[in-house]
Amino acid sequence: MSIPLDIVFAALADRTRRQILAMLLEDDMAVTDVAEPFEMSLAAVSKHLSILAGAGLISQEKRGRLKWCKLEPDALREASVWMQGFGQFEPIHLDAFERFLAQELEERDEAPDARPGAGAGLS
Amino acid sequence: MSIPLDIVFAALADRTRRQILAMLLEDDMAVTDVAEPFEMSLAAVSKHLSILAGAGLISQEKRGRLKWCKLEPDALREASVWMQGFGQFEPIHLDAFERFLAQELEERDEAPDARPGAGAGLS
DNA sequence: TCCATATTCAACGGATTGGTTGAGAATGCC
DNA sequence: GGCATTCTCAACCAATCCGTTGAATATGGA
Repeated sequence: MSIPLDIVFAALADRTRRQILAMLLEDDMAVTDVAEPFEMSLAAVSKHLSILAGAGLISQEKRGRLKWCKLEPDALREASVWMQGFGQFEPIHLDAFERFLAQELEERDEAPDARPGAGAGLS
Repeated sequence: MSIPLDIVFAALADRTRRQILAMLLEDDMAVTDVAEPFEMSLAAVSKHLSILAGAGLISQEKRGRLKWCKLEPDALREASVWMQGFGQFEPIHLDAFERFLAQELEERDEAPDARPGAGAGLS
């Protein structure tokens, strides 16, 4: 699993989508209800939700004719952990970061982004 | 200060830029040296560095005819803290998150993004 | 002064993004 | 069946992004 960071960060780089995440934090919601406070079209919000789902930040489950959207904090937590590598240099974090660094440099010389088994944990 | 999250996350949503951050973690570097391991043009890397600087993730200081690039972990740490709001619901974090949530909802009905004094800390 | 080095600027091209609208496709209810 | 509701799909548009190239602008050293 583990969605590429490109996708996760791109999903977060839009205020509408961050607001949606904030709304879903309070409770699960159906698509129409998510769209209600926004001024854009329903289709636009539906696209935003697809992007969030594609990034693993939410999950969507169709029940009856409503599609319920649920916050999926794991992807966010993962990216957050990733980022902390840059802020906290206590020895205890260093080796995890070294692994990340090695992998990041390694990925540079590879086929574009698809890698099933390798790269445990970070990234 | 405090750069808008749109900018920070957009800056992070590119692997080349994340790799640059990883490189700068080891040491400060001049533009040409940053560009060396990449296959793209120097101008392209220079643009990436501008974007990182615009996001507050690095700073650039011109000394002699070299421009030194230095990691600026504060912006990253801020975004990281922001994100953790979604992962950790222990009571101890809740009120910080409530503040974030209030501000995020508040910003929705405002002039596009410019806000000098208000919004302490988070965001 | 002349030249090499370091970096950015400007104009371009193609891909992607964030929005629109209008037409579908499921589903629930009478 | 017929109809309203919920949601997505498809085509489009303007703006932005990521890269290119070639020229311009410092700066340092001979």
